[in-house]
Amino acid sequence: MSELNERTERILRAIIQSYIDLNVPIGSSMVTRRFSFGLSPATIRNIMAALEELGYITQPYTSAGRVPTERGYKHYVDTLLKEYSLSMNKAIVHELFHRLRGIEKDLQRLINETSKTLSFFSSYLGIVTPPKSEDRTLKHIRVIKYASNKALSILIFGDGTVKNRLIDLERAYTQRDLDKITNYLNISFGGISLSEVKDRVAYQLSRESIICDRLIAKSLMVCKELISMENEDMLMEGLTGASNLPDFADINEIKDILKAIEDKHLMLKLLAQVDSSEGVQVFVGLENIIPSMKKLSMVVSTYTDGMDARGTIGIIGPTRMNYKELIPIVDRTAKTLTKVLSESQ
Amino acid sequence: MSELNERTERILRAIIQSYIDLNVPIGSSMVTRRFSFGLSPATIRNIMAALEELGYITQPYTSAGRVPTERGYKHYVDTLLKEYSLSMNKAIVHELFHRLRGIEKDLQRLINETSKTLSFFSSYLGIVTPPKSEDRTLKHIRVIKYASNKALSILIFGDGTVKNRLIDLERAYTQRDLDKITNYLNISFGGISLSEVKDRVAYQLSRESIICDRLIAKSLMVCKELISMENEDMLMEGLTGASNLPDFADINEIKDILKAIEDKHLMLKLLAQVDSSEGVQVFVGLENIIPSMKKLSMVVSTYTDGMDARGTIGIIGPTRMNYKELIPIVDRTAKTLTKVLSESQ
DNA sequence: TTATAGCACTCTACTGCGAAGAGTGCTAAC
DNA sequence: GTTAGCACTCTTCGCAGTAGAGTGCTATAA
Repeated sequence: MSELNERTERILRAIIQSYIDLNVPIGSSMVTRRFSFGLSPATIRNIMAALEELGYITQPYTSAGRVPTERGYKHYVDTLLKEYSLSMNKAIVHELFHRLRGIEKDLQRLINETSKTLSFFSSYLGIVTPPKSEDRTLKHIRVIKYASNKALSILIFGDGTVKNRLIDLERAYTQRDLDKITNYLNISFGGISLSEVKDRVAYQLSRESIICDRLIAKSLMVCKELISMENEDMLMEGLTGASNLPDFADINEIKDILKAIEDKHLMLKLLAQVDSSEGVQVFVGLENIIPSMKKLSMVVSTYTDGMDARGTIGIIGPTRMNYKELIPIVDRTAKTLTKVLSESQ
Repeated sequence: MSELNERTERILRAIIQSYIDLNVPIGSSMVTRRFSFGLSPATIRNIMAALEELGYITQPYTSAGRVPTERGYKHYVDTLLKEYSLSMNKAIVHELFHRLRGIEKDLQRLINETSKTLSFFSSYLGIVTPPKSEDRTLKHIRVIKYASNKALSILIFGDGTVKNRLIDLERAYTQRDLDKITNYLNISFGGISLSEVKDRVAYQLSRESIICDRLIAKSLMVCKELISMENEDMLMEGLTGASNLPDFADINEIKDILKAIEDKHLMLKLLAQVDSSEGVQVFVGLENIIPSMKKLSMVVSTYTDGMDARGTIGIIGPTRMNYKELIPIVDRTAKTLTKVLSESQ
């Protein structure tokens, strides 16, 4: 595919990697010093001029070194993703597993810990969404009398998660009434996937005969609400290790990341773009998706809960982040998470 | 109490308020320009020299303006807290109520929203702990069969919160068995405060006759675990609005705050120091409590859930934060939260 | 006694300038 | 095709000089 030959390719990578390492415009002699291509600075200069022509790198000002453009980063990341053998530090692999093992029973905590872990290893923003609710099954429903005219509805899902909500009742029901409702709901919706539950609830609500029984109608409404709010609910983030952020030269980088935290809604929009079929994906330059996120990139992957439900994990950091190190980390974290969740089934 | 006369006092306040506003060492003529004390710079200078002698202000270098010391801040905050009439912007009061009203049914969300709100108004770190678990009552316990040898235990509290946990059973029990257990647990612990539940669980576990029934023993163990983990669980933070942080001159301020987020454990230690009997309290210079938190201060208050349980809310920010504005905000937020929670009872 | 004006002094912040250095593009030679 | 040499560009750094804000001290006025 490439318009670049093997050698030019290698030099482009050398420039980008150097820039990521040093965060300083890279000149021709810098390249010859750090890498041994067996070429003189003059030759590198010619090649750099060509790369600039093609839009992979650019000069901040005349007679300064070169800095990667967004296009350059994209190309660099693509070649990284093509190498299957992304090597990883054994210690990190071990640490990763150690952090996530043992809390598989508490999905909320597991998600929390995963996001912290991603953040810890990257020093950037770690994000994790829970397995997509549509794919999960509803195992059991309970409605428990709470006060004279209040009841607590509890939804238990196939993966062990529990959702609950207090509901107001227009009159006092006995626990026996509630048990009847519980029974009805379990027969109607027990053991089927949430997406189907949604359909059935909608259908039931449209049937007149049911509407007559106001408690059942109410329960259906609550079910609907609980299921739909599910999605928004559990997105977690962390900025652990931010204190040892690699000399964050640009305060605005930090500001941008902090801004990202503020609006979960936008984050979800971003993550909705992730294609679950592939492995690790990288989005360079998020401003195409969210204008305020200039100079930020995202490395994401997906995991499964051992059944069908898929969730997303990732890192958001400056465009100039260390992809070579972070891509394997995201990849490995997703795989570890899948493994931990599968074993708990 | 004061070793300062009325006039000196007013000038000290003028200096500190100016420093907070401008973040620049304050000189004598600066004071005369911003305030009209009817005094010449020379007089102010004499007073400043006296204040420096007493340790309330200091000079970064010879012939620079003065900067408040930690002692100065403490004194300033004390005088602020003594004024009962801390005026507040009506719009903020309204916005505050608007943000918290309507979600009183979901304590987790309410806590989350409160911390976001504090963060939004202050641009610093907002912290909220849930009502102290010891003070809450255990309303109801359920044990539901989940899989052949797994059960889901659900604890419902007086304030509508719900805690749950999957437990492994060493053999398969029928739902009827589980109902028996549920019944036993409800009779033993229903409607009493958590601190008492703790005692009774401990006592029951020590009795041999109970140990014989292994499921009951197991349930007791789970109860114990669920109750004790309660505390650690729900501390929330936010750094919303951090993007419009008042020209955070010192990157380390931000770093310190971020570091604070990292270790929830330390935060809890900090909050444990808060005396619930008073209104708003201010801790200037947190490094006495947590060494890493240099140059940070905390403004806290407590709220109640309308019954007996107390929780803590507050802001952590740089020592040089705008106390005059933030103390009323924390105060008001605590009161609003109490009000919202009380009405939902 | 207390407040103020004047004055000499101190220290920082800013500015301009020159030298050093890193990097470039171009050209000619290998 | 590659490289050495060279003139040129632009930034960075250090240094000196200056402006300005602020101080403490002293003498004086109220």
